[in-house]
Amino acid sequence: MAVKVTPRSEDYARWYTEIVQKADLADYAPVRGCMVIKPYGYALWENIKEGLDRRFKATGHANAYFPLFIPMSFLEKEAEHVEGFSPELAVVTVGGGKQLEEPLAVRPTSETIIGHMYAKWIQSYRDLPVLINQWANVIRWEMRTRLFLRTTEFLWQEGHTAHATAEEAMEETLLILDLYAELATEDAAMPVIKGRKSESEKFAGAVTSYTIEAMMGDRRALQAGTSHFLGQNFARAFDIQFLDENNELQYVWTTSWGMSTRMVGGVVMVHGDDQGLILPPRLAPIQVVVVPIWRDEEQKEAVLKAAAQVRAALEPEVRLKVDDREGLSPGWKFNDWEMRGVPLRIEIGPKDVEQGQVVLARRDRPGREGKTTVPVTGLAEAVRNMLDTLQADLYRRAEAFLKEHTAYPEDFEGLREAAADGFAYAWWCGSAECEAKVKEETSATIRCIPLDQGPGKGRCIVCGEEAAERAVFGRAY
RNA sequence: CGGGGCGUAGCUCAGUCCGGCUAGAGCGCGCGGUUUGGGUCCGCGAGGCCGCCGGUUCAAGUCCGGCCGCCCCGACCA
Repeated sequence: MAVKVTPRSEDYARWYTEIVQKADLADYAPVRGCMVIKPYGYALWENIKEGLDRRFKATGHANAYFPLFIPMSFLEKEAEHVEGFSPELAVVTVGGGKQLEEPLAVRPTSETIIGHMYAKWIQSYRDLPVLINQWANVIRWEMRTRLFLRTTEFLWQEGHTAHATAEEAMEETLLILDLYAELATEDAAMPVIKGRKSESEKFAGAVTSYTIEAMMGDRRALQAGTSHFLGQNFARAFDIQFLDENNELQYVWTTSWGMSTRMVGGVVMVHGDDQGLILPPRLAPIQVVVVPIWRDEEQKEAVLKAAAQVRAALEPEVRLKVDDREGLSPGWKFNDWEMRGVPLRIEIGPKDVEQGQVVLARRDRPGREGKTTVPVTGLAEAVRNMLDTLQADLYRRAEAFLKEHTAYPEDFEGLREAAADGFAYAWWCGSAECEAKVKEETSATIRCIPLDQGPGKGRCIVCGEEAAERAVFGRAY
Protein backbone atom coordinates (compact mmCIF):
# COMPACT_ATOMS: atom_id res chain seq x y z
CA MET A 1 0.00 0.00 0.00
CA ALA A 2 2.66 2.43 1.00
CA VAL A 3 4.40 4.02 -1.96
CA LYS A 4 8.05 3.27 -1.90
CA VAL A 5 9.29 5.23 -4.86
CA THR A 6 9.48 8.95 -5.42
CA PRO A 7 6.83 9.63 -8.09
CA ARG A 8 8.16 10.59 -11.49
CA SER A 9 6.21 13.82 -11.44
CA GLU A 10 7.87 14.87 -8.21
CA ASP A 11 11.51 14.21 -9.00
CA TYR A 12 12.31 12.26 -12.11
CA ALA A 13 16.03 11.86 -11.42
CA ARG A 14 15.31 10.48 -8.00
CA TRP A 15 12.64 8.15 -9.31
CA TYR A 16 15.17 6.77 -11.77
CA THR A 17 17.91 6.22 -9.23
CA GLU A 18 15.56 4.58 -6.74
CA ILE A 19 13.98 2.31 -9.28
CA VAL A 20 17.26 1.08 -10.66
CA GLN A 21 18.26 0.06 -7.16
CA LYS A 22 14.92 -1.24 -5.92
CA ALA A 23 14.35 -3.30 -9.02
CA ASP A 24 17.72 -4.90 -8.33
CA LEU A 25 19.31 -3.79 -11.57
CA ALA A 26 22.39 -2.21 -10.05
CA ASP A 27 24.04 -0.92 -6.92
CA TYR A 28 26.67 1.67 -6.20
CA ALA A 29 30.21 0.38 -6.04
CA PRO A 30 32.80 1.57 -3.53
CA VAL A 31 34.58 3.46 -6.30
CA ARG A 32 33.38 6.87 -7.39
CA GLY A 33 31.22 6.76 -10.48
CA CYS A 34 31.27 2.99 -10.70
CA MET A 35 28.39 0.59 -10.30
CA VAL A 36 27.77 -3.07 -9.82
CA ILE A 37 25.39 -4.53 -12.35
CA LYS A 38 23.39 -7.06 -10.36
CA PRO A 39 22.23 -10.37 -11.80
CA TYR A 40 18.78 -9.10 -12.77
CA GLY A 41 20.20 -6.01 -14.46
CA TYR A 42 22.88 -8.06 -16.13
CA ALA A 43 20.29 -10.48 -17.47
CA LEU A 44 18.53 -7.53 -19.05
CA TRP A 45 21.80 -6.36 -20.57
CA GLU A 46 22.49 -9.89 -21.81
CA ASN A 47 19.22 -9.86 -23.70
CA ILE A 48 20.13 -6.56 -25.34
CA LYS A 49 23.54 -7.98 -26.06
CA GLU A 50 22.14 -11.10 -27.65
CA GLY A 51 19.81 -9.04 -29.81
CA LEU A 52 22.73 -7.01 -31.10
CA ASP A 53 25.17 -9.90 -31.42
CA ARG A 54 22.70 -11.90 -33.46
CA ARG A 55 22.19 -8.97 -35.84
CA PHE A 56 25.90 -8.29 -36.20
CA LYS A 57 26.65 -11.89 -37.03
CA ALA A 58 23.77 -12.07 -39.48
CA THR A 59 25.38 -9.19 -41.36
CA GLY A 60 28.82 -10.74 -41.57
CA HIS A 61 30.57 -9.39 -38.50
CA ALA A 62 32.80 -11.43 -36.19
CA ASN A 63 33.75 -10.84 -32.58
CA ALA A 64 37.33 -10.39 -31.39
CA TYR A 65 39.05 -8.88 -28.40
CA PHE A 66 41.65 -6.12 -28.18
CA PRO A 67 43.66 -5.05 -25.11
CA LEU A 68 42.41 -2.87 -22.30
CA PHE A 69 45.68 -0.91 -22.25
CA ILE A 70 46.53 1.47 -25.03
CA PRO A 71 49.93 3.17 -25.36
CA MET A 72 49.44 6.89 -24.81
CA SER A 73 51.24 7.66 -28.05
CA PHE A 74 48.51 5.85 -30.02
CA LEU A 75 45.82 8.15 -28.72
CA GLU A 76 47.88 11.15 -29.70
CA LYS A 77 48.13 10.15 -33.34
CA GLU A 78 44.73 11.47 -34.37
CA ALA A 79 44.49 15.13 -33.44
CA GLU A 80 40.73 15.48 -32.88
CA HIS A 81 40.56 12.13 -31.19
CA VAL A 82 43.11 12.95 -28.50
CA GLU A 83 41.59 16.35 -27.99
CA GLY A 84 38.19 14.79 -27.44
CA PHE A 85 39.25 12.03 -25.13
CA SER A 86 42.26 13.19 -23.16
CA PRO A 87 40.20 15.00 -20.49
CA GLU A 88 38.50 11.76 -19.53
CA LEU A 89 41.36 9.31 -19.69
CA ALA A 90 42.49 7.06 -16.89
CA VAL A 91 46.20 6.43 -17.25
CA VAL A 92 48.38 3.72 -15.75
CA THR A 93 51.89 4.89 -14.98
CA VAL A 94 53.12 2.14 -12.70
CA GLY A 95 53.38 -1.57 -13.38
CA GLY A 96 54.94 -4.19 -11.17
CA GLY A 97 56.07 -1.50 -8.82
CA LYS A 98 58.07 0.31 -11.49
CA GLN A 99 57.40 3.50 -13.36
CA LEU A 100 56.40 2.60 -16.93
CA GLU A 101 58.46 3.89 -19.81
CA GLU A 102 55.31 4.84 -21.63
CA PRO A 103 52.07 5.49 -19.77
CA LEU A 104 49.17 3.25 -20.73
CA ALA A 105 45.71 4.64 -21.20
CA VAL A 106 42.84 2.50 -20.08
CA ARG A 107 40.76 2.32 -23.25
CA PRO A 108 38.06 4.93 -23.55
CA THR A 109 37.34 3.42 -27.00
CA SER A 110 39.55 1.33 -29.25
CA GLU A 111 39.89 3.03 -32.64
CA THR A 112 43.58 3.63 -32.10
CA ILE A 113 44.77 0.23 -31.00
CA ILE A 114 42.54 -1.47 -33.53
CA GLY A 115 43.82 0.89 -36.21
CA HIS A 116 47.33 -0.12 -35.28
CA MET A 117 46.46 -3.79 -35.71
CA TYR A 118 44.54 -3.24 -38.93
CA ALA A 119 47.63 -1.62 -40.41
CA LYS A 120 49.44 -4.90 -39.85
CA TRP A 121 46.63 -7.11 -41.08
CA ILE A 122 45.56 -5.28 -44.19
CA GLN A 123 47.79 -5.48 -47.26
CA SER A 124 45.52 -6.01 -50.22
CA TYR A 125 42.00 -5.22 -51.36
CA ARG A 126 41.51 -8.97 -50.95
CA ASP A 127 41.82 -8.47 -47.18
CA LEU A 128 38.85 -6.11 -47.19
CA PRO A 129 36.41 -5.52 -45.77
CA VAL A 130 37.39 -6.21 -42.18
CA LEU A 131 34.22 -6.48 -40.08
CA ILE A 132 35.07 -6.87 -36.42
CA ASN A 133 33.15 -6.21 -33.26
CA GLN A 134 34.26 -6.45 -29.68
CA TRP A 135 32.35 -6.69 -26.42
CA ALA A 136 34.31 -4.84 -23.80
CA ASN A 137 34.41 -2.48 -20.87
CA VAL A 138 35.71 1.05 -21.29
CA ILE A 139 36.69 3.81 -18.90
CA ARG A 140 35.83 7.46 -19.24
CA TRP A 141 36.52 9.74 -16.31
CA GLU A 142 33.23 11.58 -16.27
CA MET A 143 32.44 14.57 -14.10
CA ARG A 144 28.95 13.56 -13.16
CA THR A 145 27.81 9.99 -13.22
CA ARG A 146 24.46 8.26 -13.06
CA LEU A 147 23.66 4.58 -12.87
CA PHE A 148 23.72 3.08 -16.39
CA LEU A 149 23.37 6.48 -18.08
CA ARG A 150 26.88 7.66 -17.44
CA THR A 151 29.30 5.67 -15.36
CA THR A 152 33.07 5.80 -15.19
CA GLU A 153 33.28 2.24 -16.41
CA PHE A 154 30.67 0.86 -18.74
CA LEU A 155 30.08 -2.17 -20.91
CA TRP A 156 29.45 -1.90 -24.60
CA GLN A 157 30.16 -3.31 -27.98
CA GLU A 158 32.37 -1.42 -30.35
CA GLY A 159 32.44 -2.38 -33.98
CA HIS A 160 35.39 -1.41 -36.14
CA THR A 161 35.38 -1.97 -39.85
CA ALA A 162 37.70 -1.17 -42.73
CA HIS A 163 36.65 -0.88 -46.35
CA ALA A 164 38.13 -0.28 -49.78
CA THR A 165 35.84 2.57 -50.70
CA ALA A 166 34.11 5.49 -49.05
CA GLU A 167 30.76 4.32 -50.40
CA GLU A 168 31.13 0.92 -48.83
CA ALA A 169 32.16 2.39 -45.49
CA MET A 170 29.20 4.76 -45.54
CA GLU A 171 26.92 1.88 -46.38
CA GLU A 172 28.27 -0.01 -43.38
CA THR A 173 27.79 3.01 -41.11
CA LEU A 174 24.16 3.30 -42.09
CA LEU A 175 23.55 -0.45 -41.99
CA ILE A 176 24.62 -0.50 -38.36
CA LEU A 177 22.46 2.51 -37.60
CA ASP A 178 19.54 0.51 -38.95
CA LEU A 179 20.44 -2.45 -36.76
CA TYR A 180 20.51 -0.20 -33.71
CA ALA A 181 17.17 1.29 -34.63
CA GLU A 182 15.79 -2.19 -35.13
CA LEU A 183 16.98 -3.36 -31.74
CA ALA A 184 15.53 -0.26 -30.12
CA THR A 185 12.14 -0.41 -31.77
CA GLU A 186 11.58 -4.15 -32.06
CA ASP A 187 13.26 -5.46 -28.92
CA ALA A 188 13.22 -2.50 -26.54
CA ALA A 189 9.89 -1.09 -27.81
CA MET A 190 11.67 2.24 -27.90
CA PRO A 191 10.87 4.60 -30.76
CA VAL A 192 13.95 6.38 -32.07
CA ILE A 193 14.89 9.10 -34.48
CA LYS A 194 17.71 8.21 -36.82
CA GLY A 195 19.91 11.11 -37.71
CA ARG A 196 23.26 12.73 -38.23
CA LYS A 197 25.14 14.54 -35.50
CA SER A 198 26.09 18.18 -35.93
CA GLU A 199 29.79 19.04 -36.13
CA SER A 200 29.91 20.04 -32.49
CA GLU A 201 28.24 16.84 -31.31
CA LYS A 202 30.02 14.31 -33.46
CA PHE A 203 32.54 11.71 -32.30
CA ALA A 204 36.09 12.97 -31.86
CA GLY A 205 37.86 11.89 -35.00
CA ALA A 206 34.82 11.07 -37.13
CA VAL A 207 33.91 12.61 -40.46
CA THR A 208 30.24 12.02 -39.77
CA SER A 209 28.45 10.56 -36.76
CA TYR A 210 25.02 9.01 -36.90
CA THR A 211 22.81 8.41 -33.91
CA ILE A 212 19.54 7.04 -32.73
CA GLU A 213 17.85 9.41 -30.31
CA ALA A 214 15.04 8.38 -28.00
CA MET A 215 12.73 10.38 -25.75
CA MET A 216 12.76 9.48 -22.08
CA GLY A 217 9.81 9.78 -19.70
CA ASP A 218 10.91 13.27 -18.66
CA ARG A 219 10.92 14.30 -22.34
CA ARG A 220 14.67 14.53 -22.50
CA ALA A 221 16.70 12.94 -25.26
CA LEU A 222 18.92 9.94 -24.86
CA GLN A 223 21.53 9.05 -27.44
CA ALA A 224 21.01 5.32 -27.52
CA GLY A 225 23.56 4.25 -30.11
CA THR A 226 26.04 5.83 -32.49
CA SER A 227 27.62 4.82 -35.77
CA HIS A 228 30.53 6.77 -37.18
CA PHE A 229 31.90 7.20 -40.65
CA LEU A 230 35.57 7.84 -39.94
CA GLY A 231 36.63 8.52 -43.51
CA GLN A 232 40.38 8.03 -43.82
CA ASN A 233 41.22 9.90 -40.62
CA PHE A 234 42.35 6.87 -38.68
CA ALA A 235 43.71 5.15 -41.76
CA ARG A 236 46.10 8.06 -42.26
CA ALA A 237 46.95 8.32 -38.58
CA PHE A 238 47.75 4.61 -38.36
CA ASP A 239 48.90 4.06 -41.89
CA ILE A 240 46.29 1.49 -42.83
CA GLN A 241 46.96 1.03 -46.52
CA PHE A 242 46.17 -1.57 -49.14
CA LEU A 243 46.96 -2.27 -52.75
CA ASP A 244 43.90 -2.05 -54.95
CA GLU A 245 43.14 -3.99 -58.15
CA ASN A 246 45.33 -1.58 -60.09
CA ASN A 247 48.27 -2.14 -57.81
CA GLU A 248 47.90 1.34 -56.35
CA LEU A 249 48.44 2.03 -52.68
CA GLN A 250 45.37 3.45 -50.95
CA TYR A 251 44.20 4.27 -47.49
CA VAL A 252 41.24 2.28 -46.20
CA TRP A 253 37.97 3.82 -45.10
CA THR A 254 36.90 2.93 -41.59
CA THR A 255 33.81 2.98 -39.42
CA SER A 256 33.15 2.48 -35.75
CA TRP A 257 29.92 2.05 -33.84
CA GLY A 258 28.78 1.39 -30.32
CA MET A 259 25.87 0.70 -28.05
CA SER A 260 26.35 0.52 -24.32
CA THR A 261 24.79 -0.41 -21.00
CA ARG A 262 23.27 3.06 -21.19
CA MET A 263 20.54 1.33 -23.19
CA VAL A 264 19.42 -0.35 -19.96
CA GLY A 265 18.81 3.09 -18.47
CA GLY A 266 16.90 4.01 -21.60
CA VAL A 267 14.57 1.04 -21.24
CA VAL A 268 13.94 1.99 -17.63
CA MET A 269 13.11 5.60 -18.49
CA VAL A 270 11.01 4.96 -21.56
CA HIS A 271 8.64 2.44 -20.02
CA GLY A 272 8.80 2.64 -16.23
CA ASP A 273 6.01 4.02 -14.07
CA ASP A 274 5.53 4.94 -10.42
CA GLN A 275 5.16 1.27 -9.48
CA GLY A 276 8.53 0.38 -10.91
CA LEU A 277 10.00 -0.97 -14.10
CA ILE A 278 8.02 -2.10 -17.06
CA LEU A 279 10.11 -4.34 -19.26
CA PRO A 280 9.32 -5.10 -22.88
CA PRO A 281 8.73 -8.87 -23.15
CA ARG A 282 11.51 -9.37 -25.70
CA LEU A 283 14.11 -8.08 -23.25
CA ALA A 284 12.60 -9.10 -19.93
CA PRO A 285 14.75 -11.60 -18.02
CA ILE A 286 11.53 -13.00 -16.61
CA GLN A 287 8.58 -12.70 -18.99
CA VAL A 288 5.99 -14.39 -16.85
CA VAL A 289 5.86 -14.78 -13.11
CA VAL A 290 3.45 -17.25 -11.57
CA VAL A 291 2.12 -16.31 -8.13
CA PRO A 292 0.39 -19.22 -6.42
CA ILE A 293 -2.18 -18.34 -3.77
CA TRP A 294 -3.23 -20.66 -0.98
CA ARG A 295 -4.64 -20.75 2.55
CA ASP A 296 -3.97 -24.23 3.84
CA GLU A 297 -1.77 -27.18 3.01
CA GLU A 298 -4.36 -28.86 0.88
CA GLN A 299 -4.85 -25.79 -1.27
CA LYS A 300 -1.14 -25.21 -1.43
CA GLU A 301 -0.58 -28.63 -2.89
CA ALA A 302 -3.27 -28.21 -5.50
CA VAL A 303 -2.19 -24.72 -6.45
CA LEU A 304 1.47 -25.59 -6.74
CA LYS A 305 0.57 -28.56 -8.88
CA ALA A 306 -1.39 -26.26 -11.18
CA ALA A 307 1.57 -23.88 -11.25
CA ALA A 308 3.85 -26.73 -12.28
CA GLN A 309 1.48 -27.58 -15.11
CA VAL A 310 1.50 -23.98 -16.27
CA ARG A 311 5.26 -24.02 -16.22
CA ALA A 312 5.37 -27.21 -18.23
CA ALA A 313 2.99 -25.74 -20.79
CA LEU A 314 4.99 -22.53 -21.26
CA GLU A 315 8.63 -23.44 -20.89
CA PRO A 316 11.05 -23.22 -22.54
CA GLU A 317 9.53 -20.78 -25.06
CA VAL A 318 8.61 -18.42 -22.27
CA ARG A 319 11.07 -17.24 -19.62
CA LEU A 320 9.06 -18.03 -16.53
CA LYS A 321 9.41 -18.05 -12.77
CA VAL A 322 7.13 -19.58 -10.17
CA ASP A 323 7.23 -17.50 -7.00
CA ASP A 324 6.55 -20.13 -4.36
CA ARG A 325 8.29 -18.26 -1.56
CA GLU A 326 6.71 -18.94 1.82
CA GLY A 327 5.54 -16.33 4.26
CA LEU A 328 4.95 -13.55 1.78
CA SER A 329 1.42 -12.53 0.97
CA PRO A 330 0.27 -12.55 -2.68
CA GLY A 331 -0.19 -8.79 -2.54
CA TRP A 332 3.39 -8.36 -1.48
CA LYS A 333 4.58 -10.52 -4.33
CA PHE A 334 2.45 -8.60 -6.83
CA ASN A 335 4.13 -5.37 -5.83
CA ASP A 336 7.53 -6.96 -5.78
CA TRP A 337 7.28 -8.26 -9.36
CA GLU A 338 5.75 -5.04 -10.53
CA MET A 339 8.78 -3.20 -9.20
CA ARG A 340 10.94 -5.54 -11.25
CA GLY A 341 8.89 -4.90 -14.34
CA VAL A 342 7.89 -8.47 -15.19
CA PRO A 343 5.49 -7.96 -18.12
CA LEU A 344 2.97 -10.66 -17.32
CA ARG A 345 1.82 -12.24 -14.08
CA ILE A 346 -0.22 -15.39 -13.71
CA GLU A 347 -2.19 -15.70 -10.48
CA ILE A 348 -3.38 -19.14 -9.51
CA GLY A 349 -5.61 -19.58 -6.47
CA PRO A 350 -7.88 -22.35 -5.19
CA LYS A 351 -10.86 -20.94 -7.07
CA ASP A 352 -8.90 -21.00 -10.29
CA VAL A 353 -7.76 -24.57 -9.80
CA GLU A 354 -11.33 -25.59 -9.21
CA GLN A 355 -12.52 -23.94 -12.39
CA GLY A 356 -9.55 -24.84 -14.56
CA GLN A 357 -8.51 -21.24 -15.11
CA VAL A 358 -5.85 -18.70 -14.19
CA VAL A 359 -5.75 -14.93 -13.90
CA LEU A 360 -3.46 -13.00 -16.24
CA ALA A 361 -2.34 -9.56 -15.10
CA ARG A 362 -0.43 -7.34 -17.47
CA ARG A 363 2.16 -4.98 -16.04
CA ASP A 364 1.34 -2.02 -18.24
CA ARG A 365 -2.27 -1.85 -16.99
CA PRO A 366 -2.25 -1.40 -13.23
CA GLY A 367 -4.79 -3.03 -10.92
CA ARG A 368 -7.97 -4.83 -11.85
CA GLU A 369 -8.11 -3.30 -15.30
CA GLY A 370 -5.15 -5.33 -16.47
CA LYS A 371 -6.49 -8.64 -15.23
CA THR A 372 -8.28 -11.24 -17.28
CA THR A 373 -9.36 -14.76 -16.49
CA VAL A 374 -8.39 -17.41 -19.00
CA PRO A 375 -8.94 -21.17 -19.15
CA VAL A 376 -5.89 -23.37 -18.65
CA THR A 377 -6.54 -25.08 -21.95
CA GLY A 378 -4.93 -22.97 -24.60
CA LEU A 379 -3.02 -20.96 -22.00
CA ALA A 380 0.22 -21.12 -23.96
CA GLU A 381 -1.46 -19.48 -26.90
CA ALA A 382 -3.07 -16.81 -24.72
CA VAL A 383 0.24 -16.01 -23.02
CA ARG A 384 2.08 -15.80 -26.31
CA ASN A 385 -0.54 -13.43 -27.67
CA MET A 386 -0.55 -11.35 -24.54
CA LEU A 387 3.22 -10.95 -24.61
CA ASP A 388 3.09 -9.89 -28.25
CA THR A 389 0.30 -7.45 -27.51
CA LEU A 390 2.22 -6.02 -24.59
CA GLN A 391 5.34 -5.59 -26.67
CA ALA A 392 3.34 -3.75 -29.33
CA ASP A 393 1.39 -1.66 -26.85
CA LEU A 394 4.53 -0.53 -25.08
CA TYR A 395 5.92 0.68 -28.35
CA ARG A 396 2.68 2.40 -29.27
CA ARG A 397 2.49 4.14 -25.94
CA ALA A 398 6.07 5.38 -26.17
CA GLU A 399 5.49 6.51 -29.73
CA ALA A 400 2.35 8.42 -28.77
CA PHE A 401 4.29 10.08 -25.97
CA LEU A 402 7.05 11.06 -28.36
CA LYS A 403 4.58 12.54 -30.83
CA GLU A 404 2.71 14.34 -28.11
CA HIS A 405 5.90 16.09 -27.08
CA THR A 406 7.24 16.84 -30.51
CA ALA A 407 6.59 20.21 -32.08
CA TYR A 408 7.41 22.05 -35.29
CA PRO A 409 7.98 25.64 -34.21
CA GLU A 410 8.15 28.45 -36.74
CA ASP A 411 10.07 31.02 -34.74
CA PHE A 412 12.63 31.24 -31.98
CA GLU A 413 10.08 31.77 -29.22
CA GLY A 414 8.27 28.69 -30.41
CA LEU A 415 11.52 26.78 -30.38
CA ARG A 416 12.15 27.81 -26.82
CA GLU A 417 8.77 26.51 -25.72
CA ALA A 418 8.93 23.36 -27.78
CA ALA A 419 12.40 22.45 -26.54
CA ALA A 420 11.27 22.91 -22.95
CA ASP A 421 8.42 20.48 -23.58
CA GLY A 422 10.26 17.88 -25.63
CA PHE A 423 11.63 17.67 -29.17
CA ALA A 424 11.46 20.45 -31.71
CA TYR A 425 11.92 19.99 -35.43
CA ALA A 426 13.15 23.23 -36.90
CA TRP A 427 15.02 24.52 -39.91
CA TRP A 428 18.67 25.11 -39.26
CA CYS A 429 21.18 26.83 -41.52
CA GLY A 430 24.00 24.60 -40.37
CA SER A 431 26.10 27.23 -38.65
CA ALA A 432 27.76 26.57 -35.33
CA GLU A 433 26.83 30.07 -34.20
CA CYS A 434 23.11 29.45 -34.50
CA GLU A 435 23.53 26.06 -32.83
CA ALA A 436 25.41 27.66 -29.94
CA LYS A 437 22.85 30.40 -29.56
CA VAL A 438 20.05 27.89 -29.15
CA LYS A 439 22.03 26.00 -26.56
CA GLU A 440 22.83 29.13 -24.63
CA GLU A 441 19.30 30.49 -24.59
CA THR A 442 17.23 27.34 -24.30
CA SER A 443 19.70 24.76 -22.94
CA ALA A 444 18.54 22.53 -25.77
CA THR A 445 21.02 21.08 -28.23
CA ILE A 446 20.77 19.62 -31.67
CA ARG A 447 20.14 15.97 -31.00
CA CYS A 448 20.44 15.12 -34.65
CA ILE A 449 19.65 16.12 -38.19
CA PRO A 450 17.07 13.46 -39.01
CA LEU A 451 17.71 11.25 -42.01
CA ASP A 452 14.02 11.47 -42.69
CA GLN A 453 13.81 15.12 -43.73
CA GLY A 454 10.59 15.54 -45.58
CA PRO A 455 10.32 17.89 -48.52
CA GLY A 456 11.26 21.49 -49.08
CA LYS A 457 13.57 24.13 -47.78
CA GLY A 458 13.09 26.77 -45.15
CA ARG A 459 14.72 29.53 -43.24
CA CYS A 460 16.90 29.00 -40.18
CA ILE A 461 14.86 29.36 -37.03
CA VAL A 462 17.69 31.33 -35.45
CA CYS A 463 19.14 33.64 -38.09
CA GLY A 464 16.55 33.48 -40.86
CA GLU A 465 19.06 32.53 -43.54
CA GLU A 466 18.21 29.84 -46.04
CA ALA A 467 18.28 26.39 -44.52
CA ALA A 468 18.45 23.09 -46.36
CA GLU A 469 17.80 20.85 -43.39
CA ARG A 470 15.68 20.48 -40.32
CA ALA A 471 17.30 19.59 -37.01
CA VAL A 472 15.79 18.04 -33.90
CA PHE A 473 16.38 20.16 -30.83
CA GLY A 474 15.97 18.88 -27.30
CA ARG A 475 17.44 18.75 -23.85
CA ALA A 476 19.78 15.81 -23.61
CA TYR A 477 21.05 13.34 -21.07
C1' C B 1 36.02 22.13 -10.74
C1' G B 2 31.94 25.60 -8.57
C1' G B 3 27.27 25.47 -5.46
C1' G B 4 24.16 22.60 -1.96
C1' G B 5 23.40 18.35 1.21
C1' C B 6 24.93 14.09 3.90
C1' G B 7 28.28 10.28 6.51
C1' U B 8 25.15 6.82 13.47
C1' A B 9 22.49 -1.09 12.75
C1' G B 10 21.74 -4.23 6.10
C1' C B 11 18.35 0.33 4.62
C1' U B 12 15.87 5.20 5.92
C1' C B 13 16.86 8.26 9.69
C1' A B 14 16.43 10.53 15.13
C1' G B 15 20.01 12.01 18.71
C1' U B 16 24.82 16.65 17.57
C1' C B 17 22.51 23.38 18.62
C1' C B 18 23.02 22.96 24.74
C1' G B 19 29.08 17.04 25.97
C1' G B 20 27.10 12.96 30.85
C1' C B 21 26.20 7.19 32.79
C1' U B 22 23.68 1.09 29.08
C1' A B 23 23.21 5.08 21.56
C1' G B 24 17.53 4.83 19.70
C1' A B 25 13.19 4.18 16.14
C1' G B 26 10.93 2.30 11.72
C1' C B 27 11.82 -1.02 7.87
C1' G B 28 14.62 -5.32 6.73
C1' C B 29 16.90 -9.97 8.82
C1' G B 30 16.39 -14.83 12.22
C1' C B 31 12.95 -17.88 15.29
C1' G B 32 7.73 -19.04 16.88
C1' G B 33 2.76 -18.31 16.02
C1' U B 34 -1.00 -15.93 13.00
C1' U B 35 -2.24 -14.61 8.05
C1' U B 36 -2.31 -15.22 2.47
C1' G B 37 -7.18 -13.06 -4.33
C1' G B 38 -3.19 -5.96 -3.95
C1' G B 39 2.70 -4.49 0.49
C1' U B 40 -1.05 -9.40 7.46
C1' C B 41 -0.58 -9.02 12.69
C1' C B 42 1.76 -10.28 17.50
C1' G B 43 5.92 -11.87 20.44
C1' C B 44 11.08 -12.92 21.09
C1' G B 45 15.99 -12.17 19.11
C1' A B 46 20.58 -11.01 16.43
C1' G B 47 22.84 -6.83 14.60
C1' G B 48 27.04 -0.43 15.98
C1' C B 49 35.44 1.22 15.53
C1' C B 50 28.44 6.96 15.63
C1' G B 51 33.32 7.86 7.95
C1' C B 52 38.90 8.41 9.27
C1' C B 53 42.96 10.98 11.94
C1' G B 54 44.22 14.31 15.62
C1' G B 55 42.91 17.90 19.54
C1' U B 56 39.96 20.02 23.91
C1' U B 57 37.75 17.71 28.38
C1' C B 58 37.02 14.08 34.41
C1' A B 59 33.87 12.64 30.17
C1' A B 60 33.08 13.29 22.83
C1' G B 61 28.18 10.44 18.25
C1' U B 62 27.83 15.57 20.34
C1' C B 63 32.87 20.84 20.72
C1' C B 64 37.56 22.30 17.55
C1' G B 65 41.07 21.24 13.31
C1' G B 66 42.33 18.32 9.22
C1' C B 67 41.33 14.44 5.81
C1' C B 68 38.32 10.93 3.07
C1' G B 69 33.89 9.47 0.78
C1' C B 70 28.95 9.66 -1.22
C1' C B 71 24.48 12.02 -3.19
C1' C B 72 21.98 16.23 -5.66
C1' C B 73 22.36 20.81 -8.92
C1' G B 74 25.67 23.28 -13.01
C1' A B 75 30.06 23.30 -17.00
C1' C B 76 32.09 17.96 -20.37
C1' C B 77 30.31 12.99 -22.34
C1' A B 78 27.88 6.56 -24.82
